[in-house]
Amino acid sequence: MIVAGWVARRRDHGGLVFIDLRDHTGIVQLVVNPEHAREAAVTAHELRSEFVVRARGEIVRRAPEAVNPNIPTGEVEIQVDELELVARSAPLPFQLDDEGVEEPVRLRYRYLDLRRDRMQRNLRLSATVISAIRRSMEEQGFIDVWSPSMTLGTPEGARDFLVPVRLQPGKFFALAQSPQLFKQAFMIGGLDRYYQIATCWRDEDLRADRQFEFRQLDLELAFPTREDVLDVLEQIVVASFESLGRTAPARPFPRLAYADAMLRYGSDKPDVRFALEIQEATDVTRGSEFGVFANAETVRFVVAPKAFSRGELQKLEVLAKEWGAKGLAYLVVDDSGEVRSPIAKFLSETELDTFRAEPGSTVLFAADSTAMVERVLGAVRTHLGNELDLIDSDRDELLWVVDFPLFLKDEDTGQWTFVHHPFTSPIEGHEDLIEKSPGSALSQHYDLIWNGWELGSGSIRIHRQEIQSRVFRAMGMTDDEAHAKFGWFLEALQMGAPPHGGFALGIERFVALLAGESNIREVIAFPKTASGSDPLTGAPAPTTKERLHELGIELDETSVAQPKP
RNA sequence: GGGGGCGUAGUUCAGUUGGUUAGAACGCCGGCCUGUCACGCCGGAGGUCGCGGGUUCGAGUCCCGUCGCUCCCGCCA
Repeated sequence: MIVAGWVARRRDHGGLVFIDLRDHTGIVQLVVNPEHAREAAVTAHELRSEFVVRARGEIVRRAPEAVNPNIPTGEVEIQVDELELVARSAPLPFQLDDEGVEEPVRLRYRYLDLRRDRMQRNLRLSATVISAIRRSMEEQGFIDVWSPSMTLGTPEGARDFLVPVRLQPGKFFALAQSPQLFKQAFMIGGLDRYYQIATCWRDEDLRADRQFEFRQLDLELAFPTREDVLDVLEQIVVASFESLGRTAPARPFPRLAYADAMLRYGSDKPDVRFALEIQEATDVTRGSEFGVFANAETVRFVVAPKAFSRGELQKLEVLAKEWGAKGLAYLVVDDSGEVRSPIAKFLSETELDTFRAEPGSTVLFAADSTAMVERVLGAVRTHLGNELDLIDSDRDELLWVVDFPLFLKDEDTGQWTFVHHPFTSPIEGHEDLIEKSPGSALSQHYDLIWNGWELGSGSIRIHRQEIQSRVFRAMGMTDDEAHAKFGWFLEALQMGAPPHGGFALGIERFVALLAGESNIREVIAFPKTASGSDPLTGAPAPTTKERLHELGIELDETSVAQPKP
């Protein structure tokens, strides 16, 4: 028997030496006995943590009193005949069995961090899931087609990463934010059912669920109904769960209209593992004696199952204000049923009846524009879900949010702007609303939500150039502007574009949720930090004036950082 | 761009109202040890308290600035 791996631990008894040998499959104990193998014993004394060794020996059953029930291989050990020191290791900057090491240290030495169970588990899980996704896609008749990463920049949407090119000085490619237009071109090109696991780049601030570069399962199919697309995705989700030996959520996943989601959960990506639903009160509070209610466009409330103290209410108000509320009115119904509230004296019997709650609860109100009320109560609801421990973390709630509006008004410019992207088709019969009433046109867009995380989104696309042009116009774009930005695509739509639709699923988010991680960096081998750098390599780094000159980029002296030697 | 949290040995942390020579655990180095498995015992090294400035007789501790990490808002079609 020959085994090789890393020295996880060495217990040197002067004579006998025990070595815990580790690889990704686990740990096995080597026993080196100087009376049995003199040379091996000399080598064994030299070993330190994380040295790489190879050992030849015999697997022997341990004496009953020497069995270690804490490890799967605890009933056996390897009696070493020969021991080879394959590679030494400098003392590590952190101990691999220390769970509390902070992320900057882990990322600076990511290759060491990768040796640990957590990263091994996550990266292997990721590979299993991606393999299952590919299998499912292929079983469903999709073919893997590659589209370019270096492409034409899109002025809308996220900031592009720009790539200068030596052969075209002064001009730039943009790294693809998504293969969106190419996959639509694939449909026009007759590829019928396309997919790829595409790397996408967006130069936006990073978050726990966002990196500069990420992968999405990108797919598109021709002649689909909405249900066809959702069915493809549900099969992928089920296949992924099953690849991990987990029970898949029941199909079909529930569908929730956007308007319902915003009303009941104050979010278009609701976590429905807990109820705490938001309730409408605007009809009752119209003409209220309480001016804040009377003057608000919308009044809604949520009933928390706890009689909050003054201090707790103050904290909630701070939260509500962070989200833009002017205040947070409340009615506390204490355990004896008595009502404490600075606003109760303004409220009518009808109002009080509407807000009546069980003893031991608090009614929290938001009164403002509808959008603000949704936003604030959505945030309060999520906060309470966590704070009051209302979330059953064993549950997995996947759902579709559908019937999104096509346009929302930009609060700053007053201009209609698309909710997701401008290639989303209105639902049938809503085409004429594009001009007549943009705000009430619904789209054939759908989001897949898992426990409050947006896994991805898709839509039935616009396949008629005339509709596409009307959407651009509704967004305030002239035909000339539309042609300058999307001319090639508008042209393509005029040459026999089949109806088509598709989806993009964020791989890292999906894998993180499957792995039980709340940060996608935990499922990415070499992620960037929140400030957008890589602590391992030191990237990004300045370049030289000469390199920039070659690319046709001239910066003035002071703006060029000097590269570190 | 804005708000919150954090920054003290290699690592994880403690450090009182500002007061002696800044501590612990693990790790590391040396020694002893033949049934350990978080081995044990003895000894040792290791610190620009993120950085810069200020207040003070005296700053890890107070003030100002700055940098890094992190969570969130904006942003992410």
